[in-house]
Amino acid sequence: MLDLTLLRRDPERVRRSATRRGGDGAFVDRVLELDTRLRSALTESEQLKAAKNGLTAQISKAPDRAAKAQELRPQIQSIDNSIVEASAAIPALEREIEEILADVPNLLDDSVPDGTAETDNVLVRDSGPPPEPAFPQLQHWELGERLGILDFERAAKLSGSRFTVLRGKGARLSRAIVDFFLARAGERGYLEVVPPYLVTRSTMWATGQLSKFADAMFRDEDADLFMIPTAEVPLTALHRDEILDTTQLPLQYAAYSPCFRKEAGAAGKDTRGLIRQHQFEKVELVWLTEAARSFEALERLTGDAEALLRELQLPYRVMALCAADVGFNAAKTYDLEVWLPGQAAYREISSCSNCTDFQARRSQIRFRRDPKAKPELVHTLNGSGLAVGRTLIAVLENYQQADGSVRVPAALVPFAGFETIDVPEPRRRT
RNA sequence: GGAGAGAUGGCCGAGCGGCUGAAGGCGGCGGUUUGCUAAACCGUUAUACGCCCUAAAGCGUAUCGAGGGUUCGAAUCCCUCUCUCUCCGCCA
Repeated sequence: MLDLTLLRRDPERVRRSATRRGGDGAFVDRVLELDTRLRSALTESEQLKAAKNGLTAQISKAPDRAAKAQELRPQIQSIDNSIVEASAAIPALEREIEEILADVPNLLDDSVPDGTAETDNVLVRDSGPPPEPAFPQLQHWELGERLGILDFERAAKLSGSRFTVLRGKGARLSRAIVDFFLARAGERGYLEVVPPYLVTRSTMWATGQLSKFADAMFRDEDADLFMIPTAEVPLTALHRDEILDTTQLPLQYAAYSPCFRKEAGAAGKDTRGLIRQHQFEKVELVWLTEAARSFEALERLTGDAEALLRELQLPYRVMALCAADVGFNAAKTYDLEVWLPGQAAYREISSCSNCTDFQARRSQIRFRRDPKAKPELVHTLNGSGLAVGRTLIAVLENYQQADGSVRVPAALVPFAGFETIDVPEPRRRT
């Protein structure tokens, strides 16, 4: 949620950010108008309440309270009526301002490049040109099915489209990837957390998932619980309604979790393979920092995710998302894209964002610079480190051998306990 | 699922319906004392919003889990909800 005070003081800045995102800045004037009306109603109502409190205090102090109460009752009643009148519009004004503001995306950072589509994202750096393949490269689903480690048909039988069953070394490699990610996160100062995978409506609201993205989430109606679309939600909301001590910052959390998404807007996209699933796994990294350090933290966070790709020796590039592509919560985002030889394309494998104070304001996560200082909102950051399924894909495609087998990257061998995934015997004879 | 208990400031813990934003303690901060530390002593220590406004100070309103009610007046009385804890049952 945007800061209403900022909108009041610098409406042009807010409008500029909204239009850069490809949206409409008209809400700014509407909010300003509502806010003016709200504040005048508030002032009037509060002045009347002050007058009433004055009379009530007279009763308290009077020697004969009953008599004084009797005497002042008519006056108080008349003020009561005025209060009701003066306050009548307040709840509706507050609600409307809140409703408008709740759907306004975060203020873009000035460093975010202009652009109207994904194709305007800017290359920041890469790991060099991807190697020239020495033999025809298979897509991960071809490899996975041939190796007997990815089973899409049975997954469809169980759950419909966009699910996958991992088998044997596929399942074990997936688990090894998770272990590898968590081990590295721990080494880089992240505290590992196992959060709830179902959260309340208010938690979803606090991290900006609601109300805009309600359609994207699975939920249980009876309990009014939502299945997390990312561990960003519980990790970021962990310190909701808290005032942290400055010595606690920055906080760095890492969590492995399954993620659930309806992918309603992605009909027809990535229907094959496990690129886009209703259920996928991810190790998520979250930072809580003070405002002045958050962009420095974004570089660190991105670097942490990037280091995983380097250690896995997967070709990748870092993209700065353009204004149109930066998500609702974020002020700035880097995407990490991994090279997939089977598709001959770079695909997103991590998204690292600085959400500045946008989520912290909704979540009321604050800190005190020193014991006497006023509480300030923290900045929240999140990034995948990394998406597990897509890492599995990248390993399969980049480490495929001419005979259809797959080597396990050296970094993963200690976690996996094996060095190759071989094509099963019966098929090798054909 | 059944039965009971509870929810007060950073924490613990009081609180006959009337200057109670809230005793007391702990912790924190400032100070005195001290060779240093500790102890002791003194003082101080919530948040949001609005008004004023360069700012500070000041003033006002609201807040004792949430929402509603009774009353001139509610942390205190009534209702609803949420959450936590204990016991029983069931169970990965």
